Amino acid sequence: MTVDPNQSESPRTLKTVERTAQIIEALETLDGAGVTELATHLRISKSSAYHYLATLRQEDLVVKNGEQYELSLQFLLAGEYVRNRNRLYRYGKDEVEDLAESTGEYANLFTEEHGMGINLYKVSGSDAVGSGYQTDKLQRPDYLHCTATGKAILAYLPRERVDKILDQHGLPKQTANTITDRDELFAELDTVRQQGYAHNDEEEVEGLRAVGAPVIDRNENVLGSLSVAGPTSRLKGEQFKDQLPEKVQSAANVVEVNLNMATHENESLE
Amino acid sequence: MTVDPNQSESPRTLKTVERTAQIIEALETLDGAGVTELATHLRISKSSAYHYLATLRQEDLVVKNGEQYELSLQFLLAGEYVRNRNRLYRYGKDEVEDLAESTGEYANLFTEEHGMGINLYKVSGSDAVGSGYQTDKLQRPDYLHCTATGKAILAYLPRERVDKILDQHGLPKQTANTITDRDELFAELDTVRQQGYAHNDEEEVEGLRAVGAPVIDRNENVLGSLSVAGPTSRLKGEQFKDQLPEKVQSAANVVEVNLNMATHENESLE
DNA sequence: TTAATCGTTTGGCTATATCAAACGGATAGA
DNA sequence: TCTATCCGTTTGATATAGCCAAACGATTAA
Repeated sequence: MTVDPNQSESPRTLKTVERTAQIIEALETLDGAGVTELATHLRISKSSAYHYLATLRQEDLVVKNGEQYELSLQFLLAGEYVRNRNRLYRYGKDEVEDLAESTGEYANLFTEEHGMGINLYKVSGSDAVGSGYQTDKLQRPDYLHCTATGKAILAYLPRERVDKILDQHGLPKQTANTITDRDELFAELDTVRQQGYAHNDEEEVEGLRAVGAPVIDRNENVLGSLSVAGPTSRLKGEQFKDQLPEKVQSAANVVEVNLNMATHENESLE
Repeated sequence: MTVDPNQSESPRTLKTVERTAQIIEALETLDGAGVTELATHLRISKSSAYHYLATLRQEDLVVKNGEQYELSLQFLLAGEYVRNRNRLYRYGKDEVEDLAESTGEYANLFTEEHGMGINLYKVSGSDAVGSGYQTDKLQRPDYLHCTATGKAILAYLPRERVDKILDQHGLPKQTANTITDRDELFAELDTVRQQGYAHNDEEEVEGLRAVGAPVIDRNENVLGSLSVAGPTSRLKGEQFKDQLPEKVQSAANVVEVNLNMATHENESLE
């Protein structure tokens, strides 16, 4: 019996690969799972789930811990690899560490993928709040519209890209200060461009302020941004308005220089 | 036309999943690749390679950078997740940082998977050599027979497991000091057990010494080990023989206590 | 002892991954 | 400017390989 001709979408995709990705994702959200649990979660047959897991195990992407199937440490290695390949990380790592030390607060290195912010590197300075804030949950990408680092990136993306991103992810309200209006956001991004840095005044998390500055390569592409975050009680007045922005911005400039000097020899078209 | 009945091996595996894993691995070793390059590398048709990449891209596991397909930052997130879920990391992280600070050298947290050592966490102390030793290549797992951390783990695994590991990976010679004889290694492991810690005297890399101590949970399972590594010129005499081992061992004991206290409530059978 | 629930294995049907070949765009050489 | 290669992409046809259901053996609970 032939099914109707319009097979799903025009670009032919491999169902088995899609399912593999779903299983990896499910093993994250479920924090490991047994065969039956996974099968009911994904609405596939028990035997299918079993065969997938068996194959992933053979490929060392999944390990069996008792009766639980879990993602293996292979993902840790792959993650390190991906991070180390990232140019912004390679040339920004040291500067982030310096920022954390000189400010005593959290210093971060962010980049953008699929319209969301991904933390490439995070260093907690000596005064940083909750030095041990650990999530055993998956670290979800952050929205760009409500963080200093995100606005620093958005400000230097082409207008049409920003529109697309906002269409896709919206501007969800995180706190009372979150910018939820598109025009207001674009006005803010103009300010960011004029200043060269972005503020986040409790727009993502109450009580948390941050300052972010973009890193731009010599082809005018934003690679990401540096930021420093700390409690509102400590980041205030001149410190928050002038001194910190200057520090962050100058760190971002150093990264830009390092990056452009290094890329000079190997003319990668990127 | 029916093929012969013994389809590959007894446990049925999904070829498409195997290929997906191969592609992920290939994108690592090739540092990103085009369609044709990947196809010839894996000896599959160009169109197949294309469909795999298109699907992996749709699933956000791969990104297209110009004409290059590369692993996405999704792997970084997954890696962080896997790391944070690891008990040894959660309860050992702080101790590794303390070790790095108090010794000034490199401090590491290792665990074992498939008979190889995987670095869970690495902190460079203030005196540590080549603070910026960065690999943009994939960090391969380490052999266990030629590292302090590896021998500390092997010493507390059941004899049969150790035999299996050695069968699988051998005892490849890395330097003049590498133990390449199985009996000699088992004698060394006896010593390690007696002492409670392991030495690495330039057995993996020339000029590099290290001391490692195991972390064992209250079910007698080795979860991994802590270690401190530094140049032979600095790690010598009493320091290398007594003081450093004591420091590392006591740090490992602290981790064990943290771990056992925390696991007390939720009776995970592991 | 029985019933329920798990992971695992297998047969058979159909969906689907596969390859070859062709297309269109870009680049380089003549 | 035209031609020849090299890409990445699309598509048709075919056989492979993934899918479910059902049954099995092992554990655990009732």
